[in-house]
Amino acid sequence: MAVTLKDIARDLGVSTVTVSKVLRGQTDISDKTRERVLKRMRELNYQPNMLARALAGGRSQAVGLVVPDLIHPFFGEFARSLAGALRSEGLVLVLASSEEDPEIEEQEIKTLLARGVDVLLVASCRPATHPSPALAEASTPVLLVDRHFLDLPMDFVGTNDLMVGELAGRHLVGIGRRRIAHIGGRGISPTADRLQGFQRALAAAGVDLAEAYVVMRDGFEESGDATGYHAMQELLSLREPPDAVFCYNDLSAIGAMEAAMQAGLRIPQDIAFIGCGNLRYAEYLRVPLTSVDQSSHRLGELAAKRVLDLSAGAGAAPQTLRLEPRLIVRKSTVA
Amino acid sequence: MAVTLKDIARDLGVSTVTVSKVLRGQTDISDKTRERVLKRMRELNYQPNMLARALAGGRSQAVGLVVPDLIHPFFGEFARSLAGALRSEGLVLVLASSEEDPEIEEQEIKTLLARGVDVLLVASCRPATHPSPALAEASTPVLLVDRHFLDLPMDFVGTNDLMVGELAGRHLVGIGRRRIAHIGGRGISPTADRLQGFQRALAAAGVDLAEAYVVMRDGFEESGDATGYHAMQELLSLREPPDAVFCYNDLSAIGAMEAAMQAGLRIPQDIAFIGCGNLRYAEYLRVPLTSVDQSSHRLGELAAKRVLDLSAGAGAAPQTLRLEPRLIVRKSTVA
DNA sequence: TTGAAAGCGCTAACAA
DNA sequence: TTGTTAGCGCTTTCAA
Repeated sequence: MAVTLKDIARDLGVSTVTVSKVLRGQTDISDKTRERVLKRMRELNYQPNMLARALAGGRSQAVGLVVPDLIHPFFGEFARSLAGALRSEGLVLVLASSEEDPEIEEQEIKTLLARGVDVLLVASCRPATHPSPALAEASTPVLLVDRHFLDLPMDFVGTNDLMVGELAGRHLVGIGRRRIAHIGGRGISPTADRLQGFQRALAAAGVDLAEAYVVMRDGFEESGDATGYHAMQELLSLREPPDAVFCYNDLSAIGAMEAAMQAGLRIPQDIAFIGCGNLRYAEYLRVPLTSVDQSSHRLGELAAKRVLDLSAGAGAAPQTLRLEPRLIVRKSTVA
Repeated sequence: MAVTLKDIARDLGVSTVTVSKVLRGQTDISDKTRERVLKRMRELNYQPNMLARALAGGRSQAVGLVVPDLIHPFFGEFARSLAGALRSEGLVLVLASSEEDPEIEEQEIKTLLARGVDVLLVASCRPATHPSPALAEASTPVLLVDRHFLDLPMDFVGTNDLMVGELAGRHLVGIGRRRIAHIGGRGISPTADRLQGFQRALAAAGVDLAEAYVVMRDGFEESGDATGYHAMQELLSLREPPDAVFCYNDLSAIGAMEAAMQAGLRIPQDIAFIGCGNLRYAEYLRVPLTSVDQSSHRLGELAAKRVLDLSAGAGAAPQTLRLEPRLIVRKSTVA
């Protein structure tokens, strides 16, 4: 059996309360007693049982995060950054993945709540119009990440997706393209926001985003390369194929570029590509990919700050925090 | 406040024990009582408090996993597969990352133990010669992943790293290379095993692995591309540069290839490269990369099986499980 | 500055 | 088949 508070108290002839107070750094303990307790703790290599502490104290010092896909570099980097920031505040991050499955997501949310996390962060894979029921009812503070729900005011930290679209649109117009297409998604909020920003940028430049040039698909995370590949084939079969494509993310851009190259097109001379996410490998690709960077690292730090507030009950009104994306230009748009 | 067992018991005029038994599916309860309890649970949307359950029952139904780097695709895929297999057994996976820092690793291990995981899996970033103290002392069952410690018999699940090296060596010899080099690591067990297997394969073919052709470095996960890049520059500065290189992992192979291409060499005509890990993006690289695949997915399933045994106390003697790697040939070795 | 009492929500062991 | 008692290891509250 592990060493408990009681063991220490008994050894020293003090009460468990005294030991507990030392453990938590309370100040109403004499230096002499404190030293004796600390010494014994060291001797026995005492490790407090966090389950018991959480149950008795009502706070677990744990924060939960549910992401749609652990492999996805964006969430991996976000989680890393968040975990680091929380660790320095004495909080642990408990990670879970929904595998892009709303049922699993619901289950993971319930699990984390049942395990008493103080704050729950969720990047939901559900459509923006159909929030998770468990989340909506939760009494634990919730912070949405990357994707928000329509008509449901909740705390949110994410990228300014309108600007993602605008940066992409402006860049493609700026390099002289006019037959501009978009391979995008549906359901989650960033897809609509990015498209809207994209359209806005094109409109401002007097460029039309033809309906046939907008291809909507699903499955951009797990098998985004295949998704992009097939969507691109569709665009290539048009009478007048596009000379530039903004893809929802980098993975789909990779697939789309493959399709274009197979069709004998030169990138960027014949057709330019821009993605989003700024994958670690973007510069090592056959054609290095221009991408919109979401600064997932800073996003993690931002989320950590908000978590601290929420965990301290300083929630107040739901707050929306958005970070500005950055354009990273590579050879897929500029030779 | 959340609904508790007690609320249900009071509402129904039964004892909490009865409700608890229904909750856990015990059979010594009348169908009538069971139905009443279940009905009320549904009505109140009761969610058991897992903290309390774990504290009282001595089992948390949670399994911990500490990896050196979440971004690393190998660990991401392993975690995904493991989590899926555990979920179907009613266990949750709690993830933590050490960021390749032994101090953080030690802290995360202690945290997970303190939170009462039933089994702890660790892919340690410590040298094979210096096991984590917290791990060595743990009373919780531990399963090492991917990296093991010398002279410390513990349960282990990983790749057959000797064979990783052998596959790489045989392939390079097989395509006619003779000036063969290795960019490898030190410290963790797979580095030594892969090198040993590599040497064995070369020796079997009568090819010598010259000392100057073995470059040892650190930092293969986080910034492996830079590591590989610089190591390759060193190899290129030799009087007689190699005509083939086996890199410890894919990321370092990417960096090494960059250095070779910058030096004006053609891949694979002038110099061939082989990595390990079979990155998702390996085929989309400037030169698609030949790699040894570790089948992280099956490794996760294998680990899950062993976790179930350990968690049931069916540990018996420490067991070592190794999965056979597979060679995936691409253009970096065969045009 | 210390500690007694009560309890967090649940389960184990046994008794009725 | 059901319930009683006694905790799990810790914190909270309040009295001494």
